[in-house]
Amino acid sequence: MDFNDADLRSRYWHTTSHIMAHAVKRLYPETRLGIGPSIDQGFYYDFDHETTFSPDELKNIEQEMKKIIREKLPLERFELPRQEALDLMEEKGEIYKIELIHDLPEDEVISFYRQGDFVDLCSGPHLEHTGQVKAVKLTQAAGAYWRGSEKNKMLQRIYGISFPDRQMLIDYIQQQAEARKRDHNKLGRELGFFTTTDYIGQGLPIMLPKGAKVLQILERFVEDEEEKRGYQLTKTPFLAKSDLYKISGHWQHYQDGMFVMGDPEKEAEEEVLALRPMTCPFQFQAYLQKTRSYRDLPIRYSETSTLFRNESSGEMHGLIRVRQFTISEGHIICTPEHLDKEFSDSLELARFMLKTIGLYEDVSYRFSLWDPKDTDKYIGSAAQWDAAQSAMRRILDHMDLDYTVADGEAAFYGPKLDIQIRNVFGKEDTLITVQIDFQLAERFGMTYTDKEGHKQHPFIIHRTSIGCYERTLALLIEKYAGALPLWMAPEQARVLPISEKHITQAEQLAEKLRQHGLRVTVDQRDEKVGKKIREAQMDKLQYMLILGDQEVEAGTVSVRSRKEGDMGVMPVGDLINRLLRESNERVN
RNA sequence: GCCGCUGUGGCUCAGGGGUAGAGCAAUUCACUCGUAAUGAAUAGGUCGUGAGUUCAAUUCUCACCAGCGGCUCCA
Repeated sequence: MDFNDADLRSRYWHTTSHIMAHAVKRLYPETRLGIGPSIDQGFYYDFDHETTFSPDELKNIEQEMKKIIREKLPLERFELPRQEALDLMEEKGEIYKIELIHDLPEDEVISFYRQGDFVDLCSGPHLEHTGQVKAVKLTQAAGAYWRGSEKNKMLQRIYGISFPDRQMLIDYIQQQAEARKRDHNKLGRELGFFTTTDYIGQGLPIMLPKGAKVLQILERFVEDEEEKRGYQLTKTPFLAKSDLYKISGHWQHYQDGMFVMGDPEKEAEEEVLALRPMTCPFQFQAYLQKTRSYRDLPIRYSETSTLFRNESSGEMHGLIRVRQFTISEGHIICTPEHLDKEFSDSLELARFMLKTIGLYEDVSYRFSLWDPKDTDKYIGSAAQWDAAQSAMRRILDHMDLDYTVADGEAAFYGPKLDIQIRNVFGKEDTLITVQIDFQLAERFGMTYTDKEGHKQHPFIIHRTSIGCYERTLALLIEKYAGALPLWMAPEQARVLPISEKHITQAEQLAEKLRQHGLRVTVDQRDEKVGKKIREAQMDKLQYMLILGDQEVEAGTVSVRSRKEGDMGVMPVGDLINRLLRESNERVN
């Protein structure tokens, strides 16, 4: 059995989910079945069950699954005409399956799989018999809405995973434990990058000096790079009157996600302000401050922009989902002729950033379209959406980019190309996004005069280059397990004097390195050098500089690198050159 | 917002209806030390917050707050 084969793996896990459902039905016959697919890593099944399954109950289910596996029950496929299929599910009381059958197209073949006395509506495919599943573990129970809609009932979901042999399961569990050690939310707090407090609140992290330093390094790098690429920096206000958001459509389509100050009911008498959830309308105001010619375009605005979004309580997570964050935001205002180049340049800039920080290999691309069935969520007409989407599709295909298409994931004003990344738990999030907008220029009355002297509405590209800094930092911490590459490390080297009598020289050495712009500290504590090394290692320091009698006398320094260990002594000048080269070349 | 788990000194954790312990960290002292933890002493907590039950609550119940895993939503 080749478990590297994705199809086989998914069949394997899908069959395991049937075994789990079978076990649940044996133990809790009243339970009704939802759906139970295989996923990236394992499988789940949703059950309509009175209470959440406790860890003990999961153990029992696991035991029952082992019995079913030992019974080596064959999985038999059979098909039924629609009415008979409905009758069968009716007889078993499977109301959710009935709903699924009703939603199948008229001409769809309706198939079932049977193992022993358990029958499930399913298109398959499956393994031949339950005995082929060897090592099983149910990993967690969680609530999940029926058909993914919060308007529906919440079912009880059980996640699990299975493998063809015991050792693979042990390895998997081990691997998960290792991954968890990289979790930015744990490591980032331990290493002193950020913290949160009850008094400030959820989703509002405090960036401690170390975290703040990394963000500053990234921000300066991005601002400088964007300036080289023709962007102009703006600094726009963090809040605005509701009037602004009414024009942009945020008031109608995004208000739930905004912090509003004042009472919208009394708007006639009182001022109502809101913190900005996006930068676009602000930079549009900058564009509007004078009349524009086609000769002025493209105009590329960028801003290291702090945004505020009122996320609901259960959605916050470490630095990945927060209520206040800072993004490398920018808007390119251009003519139709510029669109292709500006869009592909924006994407190229984002990919350059990913390469520089070392995440280039870890991302996937998602082309996010609107949902024409849910037009209330969006502004603009179907014709405008078709135009923007087909323009983006044309550019993407021209760039030979490997992407997936996601319906209903667009912004309310236009389609997006999202650069997706997975965190240490395998959960996918958007890191970077580049969007095409054919709508907001018109709403804001943004125009330029074309060659013929006619007023035209420009096209707008909404884009971020490195994404939101907090989220990017979170993924960097996970990628490098806290040991950030030298160029972005908050503390690049630490001088470790052997004893108290070397402290003065240690300070002099550190000062000399600082003169070259290196971020260096001295461990002045009255501790043995072994302990100082151990703690520097745990603090993820890239370089430890040990200074004792020998080095002081010879004018050298003993260098220990995190990666290579003891590197022996070297002249201070050599050390400086080495550190500067590694830092300036942004070696990852 | 929804389903569930968790909350004990700065950190990791033990305990448990009769007002609390360990290791690390911190402070002080001694040692002046050569590549992943020197030793000793001292100090530090109204057990997340607020109600309720009880003679008595950190322990039981409820609510709230915060952290975690999912769902929904999203950069």
